[in-house]
This record gives sequence, structure tokens and C-alpha cells, in this order.
Amino acid sequence: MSADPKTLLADLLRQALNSVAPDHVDTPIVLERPKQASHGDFSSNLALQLAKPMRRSPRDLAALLMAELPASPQVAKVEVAGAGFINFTLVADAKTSVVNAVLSQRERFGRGAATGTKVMIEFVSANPTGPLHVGHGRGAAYGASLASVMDFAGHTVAREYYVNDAGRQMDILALSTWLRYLANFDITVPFPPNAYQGSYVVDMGGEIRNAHGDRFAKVTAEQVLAGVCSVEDDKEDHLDGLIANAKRLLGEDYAWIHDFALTEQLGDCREDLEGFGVPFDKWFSEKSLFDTGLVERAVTALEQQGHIYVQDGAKWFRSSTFGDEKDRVVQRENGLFTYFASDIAYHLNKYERGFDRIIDIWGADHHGYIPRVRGAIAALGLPTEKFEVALVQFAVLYRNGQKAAMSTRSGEFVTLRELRKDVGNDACRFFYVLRKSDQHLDFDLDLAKSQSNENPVYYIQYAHARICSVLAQWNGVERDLLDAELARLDGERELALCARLAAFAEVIQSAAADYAPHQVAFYLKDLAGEFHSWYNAERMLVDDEALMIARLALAAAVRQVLVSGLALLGVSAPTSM
RNA sequence: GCGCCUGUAGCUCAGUGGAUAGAGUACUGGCCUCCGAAGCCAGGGGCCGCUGGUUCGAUUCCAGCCAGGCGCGCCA
Repeated sequence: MSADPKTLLADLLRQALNSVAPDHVDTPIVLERPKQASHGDFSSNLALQLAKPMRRSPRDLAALLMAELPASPQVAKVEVAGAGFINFTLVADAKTSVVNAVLSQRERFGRGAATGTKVMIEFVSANPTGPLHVGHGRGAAYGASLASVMDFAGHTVAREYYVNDAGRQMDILALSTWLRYLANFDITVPFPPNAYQGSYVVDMGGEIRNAHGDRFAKVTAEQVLAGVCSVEDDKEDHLDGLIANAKRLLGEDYAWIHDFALTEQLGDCREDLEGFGVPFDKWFSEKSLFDTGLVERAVTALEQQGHIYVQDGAKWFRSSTFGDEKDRVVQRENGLFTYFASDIAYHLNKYERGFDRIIDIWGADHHGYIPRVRGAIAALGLPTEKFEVALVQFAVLYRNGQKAAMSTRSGEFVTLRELRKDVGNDACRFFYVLRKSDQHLDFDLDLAKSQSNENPVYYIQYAHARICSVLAQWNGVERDLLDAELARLDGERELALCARLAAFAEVIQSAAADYAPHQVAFYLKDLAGEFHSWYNAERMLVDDEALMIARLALAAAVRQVLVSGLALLGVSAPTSM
């Protein structure tokens, strides 16, 4: 089979353009698949584009182009339509040959040629201070699907999770754990309202007691509260005072508690994500950026470039000269680096690892953070065009028609694990990715739970199961389908299915380019829909052997693309349901 | 106040500088003696938020308004 039809038609149009309008040979040639079958298999608006510069009517130009179009055995019909569109209808062979391509290339069908581009996608990166909730789930599903789609499109993709193991939030978790542990020994310190309330913290306290007895309990409540301001005065100062006391009273044991809590929560998080079909190639530690001195090196580099100044004892990065609305502190008055400083170091590290494209997936609430990171990258003299942020809008959970509160610290949230258990991994992954990332997602928990059978994922899986069932009843050798007489596929629905299959690679490329894995989900819905429609209209297991083989070949091709597409979204393709 | 996202059928959402703006759901009516009815077929339902601008052509691009969400820390 020669070049794909789209490339062929573009070549033909280019030749026609060369003779009709040599001065305009650089006009981009756009071929699209018309929505309506009556408009042919491909349509070009070339004549409409040329109308203005050439000062001729679009329809006249279309007729001229058509007259100069070289003949091709693949093209059955060319016509001028509407305002001046040139519509192409392919011969049946050119349409059905895709079936053979799918069956011979199998899971490689639709895969883009290797681009050699190294892409890093960093996503989820939630603080390991508690279970992942449904908001994190969206970032996880989106990131994992995008990574798979970009990989399939031909890029080399690295998936990474940035572990915030160095900040105050981890200290709050360590303190929370310790206080819960102390309660086992009747050392009762009022639990701060802004500490981590979840029952998992109580559990961790219990585990430490079981394993180590009173090793960390050689204190009194008075010592823990010594010199700490009251909650009423300032609850954040109150918390910081307790943390300082904990560090002082526990000495080296503080690090033990801190690391225990971190390891527990990170392990829980990793296990949850793996169960969700969201793997990572690397879990990058924020703390390691300090250990290797990269944070200091990054700030020093900015300083040497003259982008840092000192004010009120703190070091400020002049991000306002790089488009940010104001300057930002990188090192506080107390000498501690800010989260922003380690983030600058992290991005420096990403560049130093030689990625061509660095994609961060953030929650939409972090959008204000983009200019300062981009500014820091620019200030370090690094190419900012390699850096992109994909914002994922909030997933708002509804329960009983009411917006449900979601806060890790308050402990009032629905965990990703609960959601997965309720609606299943497949429906969960699919539901999350069924919307554009910049669209707010209303996650109706009651609907997802009670009517999960109405989730479109089952519609697609059902098409797959049906095909498996028919092929099983045929009980033939699937290799024989490669020799099918595809000319027997001449029905309207069959040719439409072939066209849909042929569009798979285009959908992959588009989804990868637009960071829009939802396009794959909608494509699969369309493909499944066209299959169901055909299935109801025609029988596959017919007496006419050649016709049966041709139809089974088409069905097998549909099955292959369903499997490939669902795999990209992390959804299974069961043979029966 | 400034910044980002959103506004399309009753509801949840796709989509496009172009031809009659689509799907699911809900509602109405049909289709299993025949490969899986978690399916199919048919029907009604729309100032594509409003007002201007660019264009041969705008629901799409631009500006301004209106409405909703989110953000604007020496937090992470």
C-alpha cells in the first residue's frame, strides 16, 4: 500500500496548485475528514483560501484546481461543493486496506514514528501527608494518560513524582503522629485544629507504640506545651511552637518519627497509584536537592546574574523583571530556603538531565505560580520554551447534591482509594479523562456509585466483549483474516468504520500535541458507537464464507484499536462482562 | 482590584474560521424464534452568555461587559 490517502491527496492538490497558481504554491494544504458522509472522505478548503489573494471566486478556483488535478487510482470522485470546497471520495480499496494494516501491525497500529524527543512529565506530586483524595485522582489519571499518549505518539517519556519531603507540612505530620502516639500513654496535649486530623495519623501512632513501646514517650504534656502560644492567639504559631518543642525533646528521635510518617504515607500513596494503573519512573526527593547542594547552587547562580537582592533580611528573586507581578522570596530572614527556592533547583535539575520538553501538571489553584517558575528558568539562562505547565481544573465532589468539603488537614475528604473501590478503576480512570483538563469536573459521587452501569466506559468495553464473543463462536484461525477479501466490505457502515480506524493515528497525534487525552476517550466512544450500529444492522457469521471472513477481519481490527486505545487510558478490555 | 479557567440542548459535556452546531442522559415511540438488548433505530428539544470589531464567512479569533470557579504569603 502506498502513502496514506491524506498525504496522497495533499500531493495531488499541490501539483494542481502549481499549475493553477504558481505564485501561491506555499499555501498550506489542509485536508479534513468532513462530518457528513455526503461530503466525501476528505475535503479541502484550498480554493477558499486562495480566493482573496487571487481575487477570484472560490468556486471558479475550485473548478480550475479540479481540472488540473492529476488522476489517481485511489481517488474515485472529486467534486466542488458548497462555497468552494473540493471534496474527495476514495475508491473502496483505499478505505478498506486499513483493516489489513491494523491486523498486521496489531498493537503497533497507530503508533507514531520515534521522534527522539525526550519528554518529562511531572504530576500528582502531592504532599505525602495523607491519603490521596479525588482531586489528586484527576491529576493522576490525566498525567498517566497523557504520558501514555505521548509515548504512543513517538516521544520518549519519563514520568516523575516530586516528593515534598523537606517542608513544614511534613513537620506538621510528624508532630501530629507524635501527639497521637503520646495519647496512648495518657500524655494528653490538646490536638491542634490545624494539625492532621485523619484517623490514619492515629493509626500510625498506634503502630509506633506497638513496635517501640514508650521509647518516644519520656515527656510530659507540660514539656510539650512549654513556651507555646495559645491556639487562640495564633494557631499557626501554636503549631510551630509545638514542632520546635518536639524537635528539642525528641532530639535524634524526631527524625525517626518524621521518616516513619513519611515512609508510611509515601508507601501508601505509591501503592494507591500503582493500583490505579499510574506508574512513575522516578520519585524525586525535594530533600535531595538540599543534600546535594543544588538549592544553594541555583540561588547562587541567580545571585551571580544579578537577579537577587536583599530586603528585610530576606533574599528576593527579581521575578517581576521576568513577567511576574512581584518579586519573590527565595531565602527567608531566618535563613531557611522557601519552597520556591527548591522548586527552582528542581527545574534546574530537570534541564540538566537533558529533557527536550518539561511538562508540569498542576492543579489550577497553582496557576499564579507559573510566571515565577518560568521567570527563574529564564533568569538561569535556560530555554523557557521547553517548559510547559498543563493546568488541571478542580474536581469538585458532589454528595447528595451538595458540594463536599475536601481538605486533607481537616480529614474530611473522599480518598481516591474509596472512590476506586466504589466505582472501579476502569470507570474512575475513564470518567476523569472524559473532560478537557481545563474544564471544571463535577464528580457526582452518588451518580458514579448508583449508576455506574451508565458510565460510557462500559459502552466501549461492551463493544470489545461482543467482538470477542463473535470471534470465539467463529472458532477459526485469526491469521486467516489477513487474507480477507476486503472488497466485500462495501456497506455504508463498514466503510465508515474503516475511515474511523484510519483516523486513529491522527487522533493520537492531535491528543499528544494538545495535551488532550480526552480526545482518545471520545474517539473510542465514536468507534464503539459505529461498531454497535453496524453490529445491529448486519450479521457477521453468515454462510457466505468470503463475506464472513471480511466482516470478521473488520471486527478484529476494531477490537485491536479498542484495546490499544483503552490501554492508553489505563482502562481494561475484558473479553466478557 | 489584578491574573488564569469556564459559559453550547432540561442536565453532563464534545466540537469547528466554512457546508444543516453534535454525543450521552432525560423524555416519547419502535427493534431480541437470528453472532451478547450494558445494544440498535426514530422523534422533539439550541439568540453556541451579551455587545461591538476583524473577515467573503465568527459559535470559533480580538476587545469590552455580565455570570460562575480558582488564585494573588518570608505556606507548600
